[in-house]
Amino acid sequence: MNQDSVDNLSRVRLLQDLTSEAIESLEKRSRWRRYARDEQILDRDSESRDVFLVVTGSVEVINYSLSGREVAFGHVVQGGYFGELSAIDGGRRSANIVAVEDSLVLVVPPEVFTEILTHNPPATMQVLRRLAHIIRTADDRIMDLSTLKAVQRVYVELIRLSEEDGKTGERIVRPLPTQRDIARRASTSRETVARVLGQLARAGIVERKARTLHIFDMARLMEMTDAIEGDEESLR
Amino acid sequence: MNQDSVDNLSRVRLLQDLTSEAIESLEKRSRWRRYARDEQILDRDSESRDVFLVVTGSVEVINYSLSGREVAFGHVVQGGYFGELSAIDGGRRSANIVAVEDSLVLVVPPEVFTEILTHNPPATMQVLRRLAHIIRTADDRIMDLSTLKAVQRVYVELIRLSEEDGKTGERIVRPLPTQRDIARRASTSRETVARVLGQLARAGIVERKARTLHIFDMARLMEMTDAIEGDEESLR
DNA sequence: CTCTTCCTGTGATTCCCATCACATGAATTA
DNA sequence: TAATTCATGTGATGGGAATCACAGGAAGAG
Repeated sequence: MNQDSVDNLSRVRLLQDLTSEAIESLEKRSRWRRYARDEQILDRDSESRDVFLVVTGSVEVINYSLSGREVAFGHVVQGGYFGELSAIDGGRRSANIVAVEDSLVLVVPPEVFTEILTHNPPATMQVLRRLAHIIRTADDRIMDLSTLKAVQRVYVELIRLSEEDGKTGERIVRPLPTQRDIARRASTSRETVARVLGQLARAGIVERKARTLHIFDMARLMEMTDAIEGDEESLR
Repeated sequence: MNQDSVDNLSRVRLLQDLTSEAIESLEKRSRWRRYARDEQILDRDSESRDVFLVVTGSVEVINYSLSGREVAFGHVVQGGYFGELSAIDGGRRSANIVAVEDSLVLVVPPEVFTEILTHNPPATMQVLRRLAHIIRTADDRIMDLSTLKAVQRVYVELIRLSEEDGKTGERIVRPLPTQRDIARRASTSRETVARVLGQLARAGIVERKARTLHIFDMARLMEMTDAIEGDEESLR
């Protein structure tokens, strides 16, 4: 056991409120695993119930339909964790997990996870808040899927991905994911994403430079997510 | 304080593991409210953080888009509760709640709820399991919305609503909700639900008698949710 | 540096299904 | 029992976007 791993583990949100002794004990009863980029970490419907703490790297939560369509559910980055659902309710895995980059994770057996929950109220509140957040996000997405058109869902996704640039104060998306990635978050086709991006660029609302997308007219973009557009050409 | 209310409250899942003293103390610090059928109990985005225990009656969780489209998220019946998200994360209400029938609820202040959580591990596990279940359901729905056609989502909804008849062992939906209700659970139009129902009846897969729908060929119905149908007429 | 492989832009086509529009029919209320 | 109000069946139509199909670029791999 080395001090480094304890340090790294204490940065995992779940363990934030644990003493270093508790973390050490936890580590002893868990096992470390490395996953290479694109490696499948968990399969949907499989039986394990471990909780995975992402110490370095990041993973993607994704599901496939019978017809092969991909639906992305989210990312878990350094300091996060996944797999808690099965540990909590004993059910099967609800999604596939794939490493987005080389990742180091601590695989915590369900009993150890449950023990943390029962002995550590702050950690439990942490988990409750996380689940609450997941539910809110999922509900928003259900609303989007039920009430917005594909084009608007792409707008929403771009807005969601965007952030303030530290220096210029500009609104940007960096790095801009591939169209395929955006499509599977917005539940639409890659082609539609391409067309939307092109259209927004032609309308002067965004501009793409290398791997970053600059959003010039954020207000306009936000309007367009809820208003039914009049004619297409009004965008020019 | 009367024994009756304690009895009724102990039937609420959240309080199952509490002593009757704890329940009495909880009740003292909460307030009773009655809501009439169709009365709005909570508004989306409002600020309260109370948790509502449904002692009698039932409520519906529902949201509206700007364009007026309704999206149903679920029901909470006798013995259930709602409003926990805001109590947990301090955020605003994520949905509207409407009484489906005359209902009696106990309105529990957030501090009291939090206290239960910190002092009562079994109750906390109960909440965790509930949230986990909500997430799984929501994820399934996102998959359905992303990968199925409207018609198939209606099939899925019918399957979900169906249950084994105690006597005949037949698969039935009783009472069959209105087409409008089915439509807002399946995120489609009322007309589409009507057409699907008609089509299934003509194909001999279901039959509608008064307020109950009999599903004769459940296997067939389940197949149809994932297979892309060949030609329409093959149904006859 | 060259060769796959993956990403991106755009047209053409098809088809799903939301929407509009009524005609009944059932159910609630006056 | 009449009179609304709500639920149900079905046709017609239009528009949105999935799908198919390439062509040219970018970017990893060898």
